Order: sequence, then structure tokens, then C-alpha cells
Amino acid sequence: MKHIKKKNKAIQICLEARETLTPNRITILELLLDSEAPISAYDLSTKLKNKGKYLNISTIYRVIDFWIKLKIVHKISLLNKFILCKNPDEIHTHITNICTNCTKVIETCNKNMGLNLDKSSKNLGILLRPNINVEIPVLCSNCQ
Amino acid sequence: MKHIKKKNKAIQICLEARETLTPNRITILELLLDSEAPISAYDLSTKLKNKGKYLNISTIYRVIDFWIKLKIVHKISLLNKFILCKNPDEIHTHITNICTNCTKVIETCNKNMGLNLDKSSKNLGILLRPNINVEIPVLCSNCQ
DNA sequence: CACTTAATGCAATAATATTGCATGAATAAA
DNA sequence: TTTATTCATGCAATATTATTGCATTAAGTG
Repeated sequence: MKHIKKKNKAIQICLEARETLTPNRITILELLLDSEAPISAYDLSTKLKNKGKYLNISTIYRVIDFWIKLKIVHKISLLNKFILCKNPDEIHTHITNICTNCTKVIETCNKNMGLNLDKSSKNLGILLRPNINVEIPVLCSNCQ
Repeated sequence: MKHIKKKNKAIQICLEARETLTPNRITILELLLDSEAPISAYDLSTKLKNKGKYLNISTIYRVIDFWIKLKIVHKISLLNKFILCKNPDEIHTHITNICTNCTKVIETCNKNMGLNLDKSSKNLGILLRPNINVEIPVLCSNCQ
């Protein structure tokens, strides 16, 4: 496994939060680790079936929610898909750049931008939440 | 009508783009004008029914897409809902602040932030598109 | 008017997501 | 160890959101 470090990190975060690490949660974590691109809940379901393992779609959504609550997975609302967070242990604004042409996703976690957002929002009495994920429609270098 | 200016602006943009202004398009534009909060396609369908007017859901989605292409309506992906753009005639990055507690939406259209995004993205060869809509999960002043 | 293009209707279907309740497994308490 | 409790999962129905292909109607053009 080339993702062994990320996997261990996720497991560590899970255990430190005193949450239960079940086989299903590990299985779905591994599928997400293997996927460069964002993946939908039903895509995960299909991949599991191909491996001879069946999980009800509700279980899949629940497991995804579990990892999202631990800040290990992001939901990409623009695509209705899910992806592993690149920096799950840092608290900051996560920037998910989504190419509107090829749907490639590049997470940049720009801390400076997070600060700017905070500043501009404060003028309206708006509070930026910590560890949010902001999706930006972009053109990636290949699609320009 | 208190939204007469916004309505006229939308109509003007439509005509300048040499697009057809049909009764259905005006009807849905008016419903969106009347709605402070983002509204779903099926909510629009219900509102129409209550007014004794029926439109097939596919027509509703097509009309929404029509206004989106003219940059007059935004899709709020975080909510799967739609809302009128506050500044449809300016080309800039639109910031949609969405309260994660009460789902209230505050559009801020921060031009400076748009520039910052552009700068930080350029380092990765990413190109910010003009007139994009960026959704930011926040806490509004009421919900803090 | 005749012709062409665009908008809408219709209805099926796809894609995404949630729910309530039953069951079983793991954990904690007695 | 037994009992009680909590939590994860299964199941299957349902909800919600969105798209599609084809037929029909309306709008715009010459």
C-alpha cells in the first residue's frame, strides 16, 4: 500500500476521537484512499460489489458521514461526490479547486485565503467556521 | 412590485443576449424575485401549482438553466437550491455565504477576494473562471 | 404563408440521499 | 458471567433532485 501513512493518520484520528473502527469503515476508507478523483456513494457501492462485498447504500452513506464528521472526508457538493482530505490534521480553510471542464480536483488548503475570507465576512457579522471546505470552479492547467 | 428594477434588469440582459423571453421564463423569474431564500426546483413547482399554474418539472429545470446561463440565477450546490444573483451585470467572483445553522444566504460579491483566489491558484497553473459563484459555509450573525 | 428553430409537455427513468425499524455486535454495568 | 445499553448495520421503502427522448406547440424568419 502506498497510502499507508494516510490510512494510519485516519485511523489515529478515529481512535483519538474514541470512535469505533469497524471493518466497513476501514473498507470504505481504503476505497477512498485508492481513488484520486472524487467518488460517489453509488460508485463506492459498485466497487464493493465488484470485490464481492455488499453494503447497503444507507450503510455507505453512514460510513461516509462518519469520516466527514472526523474531517477525514470532504463532500464535493458541486459533484455530489466524496474525496479524502489532503490535510486532515490541520485546522484551516480547505480549498477544493474543481475543473469545470474535466472535473479534476486539486485541494490547496490555502491558509492565507482563509484569513481573507474571515476578514471580508466579519464586516457583515458573518463568522467563518473552522475547517470548512470551499469549492472553487476553475480551469486546470490541462484544460486551458 | 418592489422587485421591479431587478426584474427589468434581468429582462434587459435577456433581450441584449437576443434570447427569447417567454411567459414561463418570466413567471419563474418572478417567483425567484419573490423568494428571499434559495428555492428548489420542486418548491417552484409547488408554488406554481398553488397559483393554479402547472409546469412540468423538466420545463422548470430548463427555465432555471436558462437564467443560470445568463448569470441571473445561481445554483447553490450546498443546498440544491436556486437563488437570484444580487449583481447580475458585473463580472466578478460571487461569494455566497451560507449559514450552516439556519441556511440563510448572504451574497457578498467580494472582488478583492476574487483577486486573491486568482493569485493563489495561479501558482498551481489553475485559472479562476470569471463570474463564478463560490459558496462559503458560515455562521450568520443571528446564529453565533 | 411556409419554413425553421426553439420552447414546452409528457412520462419515464436516473441519480442521489434519507428514514424507521429490526437485528446483531460491541461495550459497559451489575 | 450475565444483563443492560449503546452503536453499527441490514433492509427496504421512500424521498429528493435531476435528466432524457420524443412529440407537440409556439416563436421567429424569409
